[in-house]
Amino acid sequence: MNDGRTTSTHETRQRIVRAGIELFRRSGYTGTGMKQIAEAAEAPFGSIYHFFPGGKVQLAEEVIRTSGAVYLDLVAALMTAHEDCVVATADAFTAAAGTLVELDFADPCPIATVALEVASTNEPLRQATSEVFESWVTRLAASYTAGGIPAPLARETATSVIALLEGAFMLARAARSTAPVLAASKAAAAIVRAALAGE
Amino acid sequence: MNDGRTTSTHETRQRIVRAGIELFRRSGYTGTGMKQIAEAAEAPFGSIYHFFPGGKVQLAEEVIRTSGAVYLDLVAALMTAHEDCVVATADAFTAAAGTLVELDFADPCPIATVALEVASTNEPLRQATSEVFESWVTRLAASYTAGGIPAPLARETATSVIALLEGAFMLARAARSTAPVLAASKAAAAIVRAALAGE
DNA sequence: GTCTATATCTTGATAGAC
DNA sequence: GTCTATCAAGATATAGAC
Repeated sequence: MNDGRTTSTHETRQRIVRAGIELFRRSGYTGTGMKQIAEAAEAPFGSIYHFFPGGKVQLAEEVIRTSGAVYLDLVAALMTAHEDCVVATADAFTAAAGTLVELDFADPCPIATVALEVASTNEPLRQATSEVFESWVTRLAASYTAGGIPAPLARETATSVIALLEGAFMLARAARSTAPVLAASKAAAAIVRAALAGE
Repeated sequence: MNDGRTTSTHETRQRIVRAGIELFRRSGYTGTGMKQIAEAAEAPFGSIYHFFPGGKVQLAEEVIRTSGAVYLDLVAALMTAHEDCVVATADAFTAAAGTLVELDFADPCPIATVALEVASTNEPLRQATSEVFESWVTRLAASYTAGGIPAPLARETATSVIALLEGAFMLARAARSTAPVLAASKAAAAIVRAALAGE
């Protein structure tokens, strides 16, 4: 892959995190084993504990924050695609429907399953998921403020839109159908439009 | 507890299902053990396999369908509380915020965590969760139709409202705050209002 | 740092006494 | 039908050779 000098440690670590992202999203936190992650990462089992001495919790926390940051960029990119934030919001949902099919209804949100699993059972991970959601809401709210929605209302609107997206993913995955996400697209537009009209 | 004649099998079985409902909602499917369920139900371990020869999957399926039916009645009750379905919808969300606090942010939706866990990993359970969501949407859509929203749009609206509720629960549990559900209350009203206005 | 072998615990499930 | 003991397989985590 490269000249052989710079390989090593860094790349192995990265493969482990990437494998964690994929497996946690598909099978959740308790449903994914450390051996399974090592195998998917093509890394020796011991390497996981070399890079993550804190074990499964430490690995999961990094997975949550890493994939959260990736999604943050995605939110930013989608919202700057159109001037009109009603259109941008609706388009983001229809694009998500496409992603859902591409992934064969594996979770398009990398932290949703884990977030529900740990909410009442693992305090440090609960906090990590909370901060990730918070970062998404803050970023989306900034787009809505720029689009003309007053600040406090923009935050409420962003919260509702993120919630709607997560819930639509849940129904869509259960039904193996994009219909809920497409219905949510229109609903999201209605939410933002109402906020623009001053509630 | 009673005269000693009518105790036995039926009640033990019921305690097992009830314990399953509570534990699956809190810790999810893979995060809950059969021994844990037996202990919580104050039932001997072997009784679980006596009543549920299909093991964990069979028990989980019954838990999903049972709690789904309970929630179906709840949806029906909430929507008949007010004539105006915009108000009824918004009130249902604010009531949910109260439930969330009462449960100390344990999942108010008994099947959400399980639904995400099994969506890509367990086909019979995925189908069970799908049918439960479907029943909720159908019931809620009927209320919206009665409230004056034309049938096909009523179904889309109901789907979006249920999705919004599930997503709001997710954010609220992660943040340990009712704010997302309260924000969603206003958003849900906006969705229904838009549908009433003919989209 | 890489990798293997293993310790320890818990899981879902079963057998069989009562 | 109730209950206990136990199985085999899985989990997380560690020890130690290389």
